[in-house]
Amino acid sequence: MSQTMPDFSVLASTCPSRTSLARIANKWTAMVVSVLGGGRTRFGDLKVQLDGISGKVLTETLRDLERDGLITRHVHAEVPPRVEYELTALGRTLYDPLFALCRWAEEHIAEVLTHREAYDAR
Amino acid sequence: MSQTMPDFSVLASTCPSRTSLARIANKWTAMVVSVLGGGRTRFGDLKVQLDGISGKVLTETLRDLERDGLITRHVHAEVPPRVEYELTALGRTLYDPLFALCRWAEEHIAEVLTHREAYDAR
DNA sequence: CAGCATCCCGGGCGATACTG
DNA sequence: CAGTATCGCCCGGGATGCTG
Repeated sequence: MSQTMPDFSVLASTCPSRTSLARIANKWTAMVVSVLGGGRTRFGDLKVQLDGISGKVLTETLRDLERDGLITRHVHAEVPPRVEYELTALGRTLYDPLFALCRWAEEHIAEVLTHREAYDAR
Repeated sequence: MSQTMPDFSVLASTCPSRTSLARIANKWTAMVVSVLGGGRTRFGDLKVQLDGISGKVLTETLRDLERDGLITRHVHAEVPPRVEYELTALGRTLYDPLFALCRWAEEHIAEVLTHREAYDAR
């Protein structure tokens, strides 16, 4: 067993790390993690902040993140029910890279749109 | 930690930066950009390194990246044809965040798999 | 060798209705 | 309020074959 160096490569189709990259590279994960980076958040608030996501898809996304150990689920024994989600230590290691991605999208969208128009105009 | 936010927010469904995030968050973009970060690369080499990608999908991915101004396409007037792809200045700004993501996947896959097994065993 | 044309399938994703 | 349960569309993306 390798002790220090990770001999995984996402480029290898047989490498399980690809499943991990696939999780990250879906439509909502980056945004969900970015919001949760702001602290423990309840389901309804997530749904509002993630403008446009359906309840079902949000649930699925959260389940997958929970399964991978990236977030924890806190259920309060109340009526009406209250459920909060929070990044785990592992999840927090993903926050910076993913938030950086969201920032990139926000900061470079103007330039990207300009290129798109030029390309489509040919 | 800085609280300043850009005018755009990927969280707003009306914000075009979401299309930009969507481009990043697809199955192959992160890996393509990671490879191109190593320098100008030809189509065939990309296909080999991106183990498992089909020619069609690689072409589509590269077209989209070119359209957004992230890569340039260099066609050599030779027989057999040789086409090389290279990150633009804009594309290079995306390299670090995306490469970080690939590294994250490689470095944390073991922990993720452990959590998955525990979750599925319940 | 690069990449387009076709065909095709699975599932990601969404809308709606319902429940504890 | 926070989910489940259904249903169905759309399209990502894979396989194959052909061209310049």
